[in-house]
Amino acid sequence: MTRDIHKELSLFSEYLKKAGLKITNQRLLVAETIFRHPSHFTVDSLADSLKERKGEISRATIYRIVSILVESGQLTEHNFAHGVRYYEHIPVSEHHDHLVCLDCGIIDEFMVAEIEKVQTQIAQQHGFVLAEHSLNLYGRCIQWKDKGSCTRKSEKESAQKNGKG
Amino acid sequence: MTRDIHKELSLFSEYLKKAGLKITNQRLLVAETIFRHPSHFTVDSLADSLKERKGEISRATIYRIVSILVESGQLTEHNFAHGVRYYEHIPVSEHHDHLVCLDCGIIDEFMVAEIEKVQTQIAQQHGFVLAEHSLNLYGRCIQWKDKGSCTRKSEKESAQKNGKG
DNA sequence: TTTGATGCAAAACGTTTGCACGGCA
DNA sequence: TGCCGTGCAAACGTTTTGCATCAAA
Repeated sequence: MTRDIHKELSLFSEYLKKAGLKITNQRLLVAETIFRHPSHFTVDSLADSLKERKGEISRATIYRIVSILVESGQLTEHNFAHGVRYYEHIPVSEHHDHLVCLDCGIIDEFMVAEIEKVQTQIAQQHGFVLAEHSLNLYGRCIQWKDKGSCTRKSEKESAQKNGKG
Repeated sequence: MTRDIHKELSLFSEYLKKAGLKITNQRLLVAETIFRHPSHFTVDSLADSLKERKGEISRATIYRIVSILVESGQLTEHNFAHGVRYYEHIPVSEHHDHLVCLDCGIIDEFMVAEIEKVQTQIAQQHGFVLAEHSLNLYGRCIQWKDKGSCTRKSEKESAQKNGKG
């Protein structure tokens, strides 16, 4: 696990070097935090994680570093909803799609080879060269199904209250 | 075609009545313009269409009316990218997915029953009650494939320049 | 008449950018 | 040392909102 993080970090360092960019503490700290981070995050939640750890890094810098990581291919951008951008660290560049709970916001993952194959065919039929895709399923998760509401929902709401002024 | 628009408009009027909302000129004009509008649009492009026609309606009001239409189920919201929200009028509530050209921005549509079926199964397997989904394929369209660039791209860019001040 | 809709302008939101300072190479 | 990266604060573009006015019921 820790070994993977080192691997990812050195991949990032290599990318920086090749691109003629400097290796700074901020870049390494942001990258490391992302590589340790449970998959889906926003710049906002990332900034919080960084605050809890050691150095506090300015939003502007975080935005800049995150976009480098997207360019380096180690981070994927998601548009689950309007307003906030979600990011996801994909270590082995292993593709998958998402299930989002409309009640508590939890994000689950899945992968179906069949769908992937059909997508390529469709693109071809429509004269498109497929670059990427996003498939998001929105619904209510098992907690909601079982209890009529999600315990995670209240966590989410109080987190939002604390997060914003 | 015109008959369909009337049908949609009376559906909207009925919704307004049932919801205890008033039937105003602005609401009817916005709805009518949307129902005539070629499927995918933004509030910005909608405002332009309204300017060209008769009454100019304030952005605030357009936003408010558009969100009523989303609630009434006659309009679908899309998150193709960050920044702007796209909307789409779906007359017969016939679902389809989207192909977006990364070069010129053209939006194409498709529907595959097979994928729809698999999605429901996946949601069930993950303990989700499926509410809706979005499947977007991003790539390069046939124009780009044939000529190395899209003629639509320059149209899009000049439209953006004219649109913004 | 009463209540809700509208338009304006200002605020809010996430994100980007200009500029002076500081740190990597 | 030179140049790029950082942090701050201000700008940005889309969307929302408070409030006074106006119009549907």
